[in-house]
Amino acid sequence: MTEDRQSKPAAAGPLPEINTGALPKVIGYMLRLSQLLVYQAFQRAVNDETIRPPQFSILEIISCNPGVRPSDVAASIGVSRANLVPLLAELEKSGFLVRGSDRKDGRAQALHLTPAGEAQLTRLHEVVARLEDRLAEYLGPGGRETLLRLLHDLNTGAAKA
Amino acid sequence: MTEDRQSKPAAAGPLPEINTGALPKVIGYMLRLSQLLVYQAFQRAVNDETIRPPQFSILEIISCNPGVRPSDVAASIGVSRANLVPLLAELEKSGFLVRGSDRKDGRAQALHLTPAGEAQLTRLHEVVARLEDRLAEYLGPGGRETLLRLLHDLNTGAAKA
DNA sequence: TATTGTTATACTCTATAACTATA
DNA sequence: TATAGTTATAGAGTATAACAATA
Repeated sequence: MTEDRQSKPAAAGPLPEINTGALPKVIGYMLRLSQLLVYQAFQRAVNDETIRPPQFSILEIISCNPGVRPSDVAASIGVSRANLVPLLAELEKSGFLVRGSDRKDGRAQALHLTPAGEAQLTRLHEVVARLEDRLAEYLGPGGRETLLRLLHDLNTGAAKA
Repeated sequence: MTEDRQSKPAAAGPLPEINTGALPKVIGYMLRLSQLLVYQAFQRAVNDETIRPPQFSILEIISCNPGVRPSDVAASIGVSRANLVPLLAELEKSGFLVRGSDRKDGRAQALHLTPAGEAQLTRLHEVVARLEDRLAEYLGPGGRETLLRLLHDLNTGAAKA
């Protein structure tokens, strides 16, 4: 048995000996490193392989918009309608949501969370709140609010372009 | 021919009619939307399918660290050694880099950019600079610097945890 | 004609284990 | 025994085209 526990999960982050040149000044590069680390932290905190960030987002959006259509959920989280299908199917199979039918539009579905889905979402809110508080410690006083505002401005600006 | 140019490329961004609940206050959610938009903007600006953000990062790191080893490149951009292999092979095939051998370590390779690689990198620097300037407009005065500092603090903090 | 949910497909990305050759 | 580069593979994510039902 050679084991060889190599090929680490891409822990990311410039090594001290390596000169990353202009990359630390490139917004896209820094966004990628940050997202990688935050996603990994989310997975460790949630401790459930089947609940990844998109699943959390989907549950939140359905909870806040009872009867919402899959199309609008997809647009809200930046996933195509086609790729949302297996995600919804998995959440339905887990018993977290049900698909009703839209009275006004025979083509559309009306999504609702089950009590189990709401309970899962409540748990996720607690886990995420603790994680975000820990991240906020790294950002200094007011850092979290500033970061969220800047990302919001970036999103609304870039979306129009 | 039905065409049906649907399934938009996941343009992302909460629709005005949809309530995204607590998501706009979740750092990971906002990071994902931002990264999605910035990556798409990068692709449009570069206008070359074969040059994606990781390719740009790899060229930059080799240029700033002549003779660097693939292992260190992989760690710097948050990609596993195994997954770096096809990326390097593609860049080598495009004539942008060469793989020499490390004098001090027979196992390692020493990566160097070719003149064509340096030229491509110079072009990419110009494209990225224009893109970043446009993004900076959305962020307000000092916004870019603040965003980069916050992302840096987030990365260094989360990397230790 | 256009849209909603869906299927199918392809390609990228990511993760993991294991091999070889060097150390 | 440990590391560097590689191979292979499986899974997730993403992009695109097309279809049936409905509007």
